[in-house]
Amino acid sequence: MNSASSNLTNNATAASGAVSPTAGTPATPVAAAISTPVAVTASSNTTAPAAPAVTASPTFSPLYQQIKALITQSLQSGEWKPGELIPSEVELAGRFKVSQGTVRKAIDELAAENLVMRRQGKGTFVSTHHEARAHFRFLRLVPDEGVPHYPESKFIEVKRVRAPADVARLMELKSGDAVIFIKRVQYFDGVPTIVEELWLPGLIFKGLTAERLVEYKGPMYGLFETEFGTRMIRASEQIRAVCADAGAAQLLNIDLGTPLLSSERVSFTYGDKPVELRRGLYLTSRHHYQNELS
Amino acid sequence: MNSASSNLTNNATAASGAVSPTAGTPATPVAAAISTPVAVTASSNTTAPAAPAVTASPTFSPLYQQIKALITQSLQSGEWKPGELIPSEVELAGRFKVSQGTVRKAIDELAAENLVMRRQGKGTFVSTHHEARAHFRFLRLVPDEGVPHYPESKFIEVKRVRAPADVARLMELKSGDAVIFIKRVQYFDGVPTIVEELWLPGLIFKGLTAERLVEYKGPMYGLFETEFGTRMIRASEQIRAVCADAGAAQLLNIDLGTPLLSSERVSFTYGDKPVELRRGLYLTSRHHYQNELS
DNA sequence: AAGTGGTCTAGACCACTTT
DNA sequence: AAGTGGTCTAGACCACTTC
Repeated sequence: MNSASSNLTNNATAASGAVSPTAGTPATPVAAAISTPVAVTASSNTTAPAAPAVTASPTFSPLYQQIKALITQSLQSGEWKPGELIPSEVELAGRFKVSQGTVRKAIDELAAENLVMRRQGKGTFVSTHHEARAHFRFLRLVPDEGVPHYPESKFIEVKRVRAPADVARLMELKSGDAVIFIKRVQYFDGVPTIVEELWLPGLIFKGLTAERLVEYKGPMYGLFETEFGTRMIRASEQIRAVCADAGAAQLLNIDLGTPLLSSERVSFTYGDKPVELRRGLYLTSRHHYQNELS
Repeated sequence: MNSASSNLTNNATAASGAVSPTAGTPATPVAAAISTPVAVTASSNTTAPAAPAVTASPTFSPLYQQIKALITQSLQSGEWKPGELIPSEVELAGRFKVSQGTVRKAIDELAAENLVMRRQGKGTFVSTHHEARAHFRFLRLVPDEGVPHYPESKFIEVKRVRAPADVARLMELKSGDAVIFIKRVQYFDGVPTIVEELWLPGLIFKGLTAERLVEYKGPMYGLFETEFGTRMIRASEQIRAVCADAGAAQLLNIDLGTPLLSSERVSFTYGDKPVELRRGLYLTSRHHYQNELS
């Protein structure tokens, strides 16, 4: 072993002889001065080379991926909170005993995944849902005319229930686990446009009441982030066309049978852990779902 | 001026003194040995700093962006065709008189935009729609159960018409310009699921006939790419829920009024030039539109 | 063994923001 | 002036593919 707790695996002694001009001592990188010395798992490298690899390195993981994982852990643990400045590249490089370029590559990927935001001259900030920019990240419904703006919410129902089988399966809970159920209608310019049902794990969102939801101004994900320490970082959505049933028709003030977009969305936090199931019905007579393909 | 035609603007003589260990002569980079000496416009940098910039550099564009633009031009001009290998990073670096790292960063962005594909040990290839991987890039409709596979096509109508006003506007043509109109139905496992109308600029797709469409096996974008030299690289889609009208109901063998997903998609080729308008109706009783949000 | 892309380093300078 | 991220370079070695 190296000095103290060497958590970073410098695969096959890579880049040890890379120091050419200066005669510095290329000490093997160590994960020093970090509070949580969690082992680098080297997982999720590409897809699934689970079988005993053919060549030398069975579980190769580039240094910058290990750094990325360490930074992600600090984000997850709340060492750096949403909206806050994280240490500079130079400081992180020193802390992890790697070059600034390696830290940069790690942060580049985190920025591409919207976990952090870089601002030249200022630093790198932890992303937050308390920003105009973030408000429409998961809501792709935009008005046919005019500029997008955030809808008003009216809560219909908030209660603790036991997870039905289908909900439990999608949220990776056990059937019957405690979940919080929320039903609301959202209005654009006073026009009811979205009716939405949410399920949240009861364990994480203990203490979430109708009152707190009504009090809170701004996007729900902001409340989740600030009050419950749970940040949604990714979502998977399935969309269908359906007809309005009696309930939706009444809430949206439309005729029975009006075509609606049906969205079933599972949101994930760090570690690909599902923490929200959201089923929405969108009225698309004056709005549309916007998607950019590339 | 420098040697011959110096097209690359090395802003503010950047990185001239960056050569530290070796005493090489840091000749200002030039776009040498490239067949089409098109001027680097430094456009599309970010959004639109059209106003006379406040600070020193009015139209700052990093070197790697200029390299990226040059490579894109070679892709657009057909110097390197879809599926082909492009020159290695080392060779491009020599050709453009920049370091390999700069070329790498340019290609990294092109790979992120799916214009090229990198394969370690082999090289960098021009992307093509003739690949299983590319077939579902613009078609997000996947079966509720089972693995995705490409649908069969049945063409209903193919004709040359004059562009209606709305079509012309979306395709940036003049109203009345010649366009090719295509109507088809697509079947998954024999079940009619998509009815789709396409408009293509008549000028580009001259000679596209029903016969060639029927003959051609594989995705239409493959045909466009190979036979008409037009590659779709990006698309913008608007989705709504609608009810099946008589025409759609008959073609999809469903009841009148069945809810359908309506998709209006504009596809773009190099230079953000719109080259296709596609209006589709998707039956979502056994399929759904899948979207990953981040 | 040679060639390709992928990783890593060290150092320089630029653009931007704040002090 | 100092600090941050952004660009650029040069060189080394690794992983992968092909010869």
